[in-house]
Amino acid sequence: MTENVRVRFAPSPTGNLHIGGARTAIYNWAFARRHGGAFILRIDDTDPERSTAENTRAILSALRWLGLDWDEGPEAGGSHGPYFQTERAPSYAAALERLRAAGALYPCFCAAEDLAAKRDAARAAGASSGYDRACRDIDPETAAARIARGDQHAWRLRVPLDRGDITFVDAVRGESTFTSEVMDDFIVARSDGSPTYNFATVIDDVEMGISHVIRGDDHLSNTPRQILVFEALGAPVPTFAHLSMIRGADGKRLSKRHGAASVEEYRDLGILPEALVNYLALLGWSLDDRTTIIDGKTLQESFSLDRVSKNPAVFDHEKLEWMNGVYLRELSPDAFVERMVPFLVTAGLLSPDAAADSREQLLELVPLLAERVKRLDEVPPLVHYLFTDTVVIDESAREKVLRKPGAAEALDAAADVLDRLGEFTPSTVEEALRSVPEAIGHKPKVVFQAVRVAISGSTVSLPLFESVAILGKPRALDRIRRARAACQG
RNA sequence: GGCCCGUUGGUCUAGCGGUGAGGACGCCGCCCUCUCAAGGCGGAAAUCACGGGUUCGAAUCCCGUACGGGCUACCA
Repeated sequence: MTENVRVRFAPSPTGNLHIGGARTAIYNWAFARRHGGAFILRIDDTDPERSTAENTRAILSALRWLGLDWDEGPEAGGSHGPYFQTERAPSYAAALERLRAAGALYPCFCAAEDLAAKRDAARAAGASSGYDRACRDIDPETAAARIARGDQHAWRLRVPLDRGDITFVDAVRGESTFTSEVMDDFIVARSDGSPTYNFATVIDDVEMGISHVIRGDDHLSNTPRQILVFEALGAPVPTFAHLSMIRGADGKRLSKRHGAASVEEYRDLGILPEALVNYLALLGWSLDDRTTIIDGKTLQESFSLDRVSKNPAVFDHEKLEWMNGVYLRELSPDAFVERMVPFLVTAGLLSPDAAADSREQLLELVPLLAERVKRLDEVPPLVHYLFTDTVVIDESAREKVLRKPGAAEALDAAADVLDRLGEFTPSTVEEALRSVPEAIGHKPKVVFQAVRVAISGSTVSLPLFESVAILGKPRALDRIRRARAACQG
């Protein structure tokens, strides 16, 4: 069963790549890799109202950013294309024709409004609201005549009356049964001739040789219908695996109102793709009883559907950020710089062309930054004071530190001692500043906090001695002297 | 309303008839310390949704209830 694994991720380009979609893609990808199979990307763009080329581009780039490579699909080619549903009309038409000729379909002349009215009535009466098969027994001649006359009609699947219950074994949820009573003759082709989702998907899955359909839980109830189409087509039914939804803290399915819900947003927040993949992989799947950090390679080697959890998972931003911090700290200094530069640029602290020249200085910052940020977008505010000429002293920092006894003496002494320094490095700065507390008779904390506020404008900053050294003597002294004016006494 | 799915600390999970119910995030405390972090150590936190069975024995198997979610379109 390891042979011929072919799975697909089939997003509708109606928006950016959603977190839930990303997880589905990751599972499909990992499953394909694990079994040496093919991971196929198909774009389900049959809804012309909402599908856009722009969204397709965004989805492809998000997938690539996550590091999910597809073997067949847009920009990858493949022998089972085309991979856009809008380009597959001939396939759908041929399948429709074949089924029609075989008598597996029948035209339905019911008006959409009438159907809706019947549905509402049935529901109000407490019954299931499936189609009543009003057109199923119209005799072929009459039907043909009405079609010839130009009557509007959709095509429905003639579900065999003796089909019985539909049972299938879901690879994550186990056996599942849908009683035949709830299976109505659903529409397979709209009155404009276009195929419906449940039909088009099956045609595609058949023609693309899909062996396992791994998708969101929201498709679970579509499954029996699709099985009926596979059967009508005389095609083997693939294995299904339904993934439970990802929810927000309120239990509702994750959406923009819960904050960031798309891959793109997390990228802009400074979440690393490897961290997002790791987090999502373990949100609903586990390797064992202890693994929390797992790399892509291990994921590809060990992913299995039988360890996918059946229960819906609540997306936990805090855990994702913690995990991102872990990955950030594992980055080499070079890689860290590379990843943070875009954030410095968008924050206006660095011009794109200056990035290369400042590489040395940026590398110096890495050890100071890596252990105190969880997201890359936290970098600019943390380093801001090192990139500007004038620093604005935070009001509460002024109150809490500069207006306290000892601050004035500390700044005077610090300026004095730093001014005498020849070599201006973290260690010489440290040595100099450490002599101040004793000299003026105040606690080290009083001195260091005063200098910190003077040079960074805040009570929280990167390590002090390094910061002073990076600023350089003139700028450091200038800031300390300016801050001195804000002290009392 | 109908159909379907789910239910282990606040959250993600391990567990698959006999465990002190394990790990992770978060939280609390201590240590380290120039702030903030990171790191180390320790702690609180789960009558395994509830009620019935089955069994010598149930978080694990069965039934029911409650709660939550999904689907219910000529959307995907």
